[in-house]
Amino acid sequence: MNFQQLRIIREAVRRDFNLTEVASVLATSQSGVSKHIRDIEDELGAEIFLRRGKRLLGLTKAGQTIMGYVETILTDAGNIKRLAEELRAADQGALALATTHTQARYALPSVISGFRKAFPQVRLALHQTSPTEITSMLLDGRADIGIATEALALHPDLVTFPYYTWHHAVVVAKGHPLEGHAQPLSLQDIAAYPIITYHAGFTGRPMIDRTFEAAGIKPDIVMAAMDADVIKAYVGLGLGIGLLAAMSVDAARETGLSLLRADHLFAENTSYIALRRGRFQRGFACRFIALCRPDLSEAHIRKSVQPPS
Amino acid sequence: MNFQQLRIIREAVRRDFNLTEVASVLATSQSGVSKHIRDIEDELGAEIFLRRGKRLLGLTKAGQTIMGYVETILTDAGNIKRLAEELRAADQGALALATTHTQARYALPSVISGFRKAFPQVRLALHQTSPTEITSMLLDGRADIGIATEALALHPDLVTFPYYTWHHAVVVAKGHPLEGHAQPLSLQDIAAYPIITYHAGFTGRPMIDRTFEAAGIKPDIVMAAMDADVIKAYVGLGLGIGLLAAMSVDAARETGLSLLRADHLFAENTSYIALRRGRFQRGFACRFIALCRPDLSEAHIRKSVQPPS
DNA sequence: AAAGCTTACGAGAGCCGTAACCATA
DNA sequence: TATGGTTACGGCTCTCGTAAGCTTT
Repeated sequence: MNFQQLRIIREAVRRDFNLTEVASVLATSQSGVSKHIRDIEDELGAEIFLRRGKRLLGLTKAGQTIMGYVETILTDAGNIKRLAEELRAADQGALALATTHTQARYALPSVISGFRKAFPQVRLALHQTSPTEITSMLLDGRADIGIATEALALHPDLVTFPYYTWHHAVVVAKGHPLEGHAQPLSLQDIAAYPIITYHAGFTGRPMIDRTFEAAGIKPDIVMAAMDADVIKAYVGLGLGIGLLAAMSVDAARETGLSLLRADHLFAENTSYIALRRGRFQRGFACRFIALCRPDLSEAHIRKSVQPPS
Repeated sequence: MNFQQLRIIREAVRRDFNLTEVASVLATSQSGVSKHIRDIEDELGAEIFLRRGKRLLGLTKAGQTIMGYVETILTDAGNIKRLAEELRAADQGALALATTHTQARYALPSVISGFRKAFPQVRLALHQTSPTEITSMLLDGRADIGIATEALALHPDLVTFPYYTWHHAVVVAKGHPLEGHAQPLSLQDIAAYPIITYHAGFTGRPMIDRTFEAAGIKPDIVMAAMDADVIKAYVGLGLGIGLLAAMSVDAARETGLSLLRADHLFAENTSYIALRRGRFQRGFACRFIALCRPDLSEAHIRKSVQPPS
């Protein structure tokens, strides 16, 4: 058994059992990949992969159990390398963030500029995607830190820290009837108009749906976008009223739009910072988190991430 | 980085940094060991070992941190091998027990004979040692299952299951004054005579000491043995009265000795079954435990041992 | 002087990649 | 027929072990 064999097994699962693809990702030959798989299966005396003829289709029962161990072995091997780098050059390296539009656009800019000033030598990559993809990037190591409102807190292999809380708000075009309407608004007031809000699974959308449903109201959602900028643009065009995260509307800068409070209608949302459990985090990664949550120390973060024992 | 390098690092720590010894344990050449260490230190760009001149003396700070990861990697590699063996031949393999005299002599015989009948093909090794050595054998993989009263429940890397509870009892030579004394005995009654009991750290001795101390009594312990047989022999010779685990005296079989109850004087003791956290246990190991504790299923044992994630 | 680590070097095993071949969709 | 996997084989690297040399106690 060697590390290359384990890398191949892991990658085979990730690449949906296409060994040609595995070979190219691991920068080696496809025949070598084949041979390594045969070798380790021989050594263990058990089949890891299900096959139909020559094609690999999935994992055997044995393979599934083995995979858990393979993952931790490779994670720990990575931890050793990262730890060594940390000792060699604490202020150099790469940090991959995975986050949603809302965070990237409204919450993180100040944090990121502070971080760049503190660690100019760290190559910072910001990946903007969906919450589920953020989860997947954290799990397979493509991202170090994930930041989002949805999905992250649920997975047992992710460790999460609350980042900040926020509320939804209503945005209408200047001159819209709701602007003059008695405040605070009710759910009925809002549901009287076509609504533009987030896509399913983004930025508190699940909570919006639950709120309307609990009130027995069926809102007319005419458009679902992945980010606030798109929502605002169409609100400006008069397509409907916007329902979005309050922090994404800067009253001073928006022209032609009015912000109406809705704190009392929709429950508070919490955005989370997430890390992969069992993964050693570089010092600057901890510092990044501390820029978001100044009360979290490097030691505390490392300890939260560590499995027991 | 490869597995041999990691094995060498781990073994270097265990063998007190004597590379010659490491080489012989790992059945390789000493020069190879040296080179592997240099190689991995070069690869990581950090020293793992403290040196004075050419001699290795200990781990650097970096080395200490790395060691944790090295241990889990090698444990998981072992888990994969054990799991594969399980699939290949569920009823064959080796099971190493580490236990104290008390357990080996009085609690386990029936369990072990039952196990041998159920798994005649499993090579069963029974190591009789001290509780601290049992802990160490579990931690470094020389033993699969540990059984003892002391020490095991404390270590965070061990998972323990209560096995059974028992009390201490007093044993005196036939015709000894205590035999005719009013029962039940008091601590003072006992402390009036020279006492023979277990060595420090064995079979409830810590609890005995605490009990006397709490009562403000200083017992006259004239002899401390590691097992009940020795204690009984010297009680028979009239050296003093014995204070030992009740189950180690079979009234029917002992000649020349009387057993006097002491349940009311000393707190109940619990003997534990211990496993290494994170180590995959063979099916027959789980069955062995089930012979001790029929309510523990294979699935339950495996789950208890598994770190989260 | 003995024990312990490093360096040098030759033999061999294991890994990799090309190419031809076979199987599946 | 295109995609994907296996087998065969030569080259090469990496690992191992012997032996000699150097350090430390």
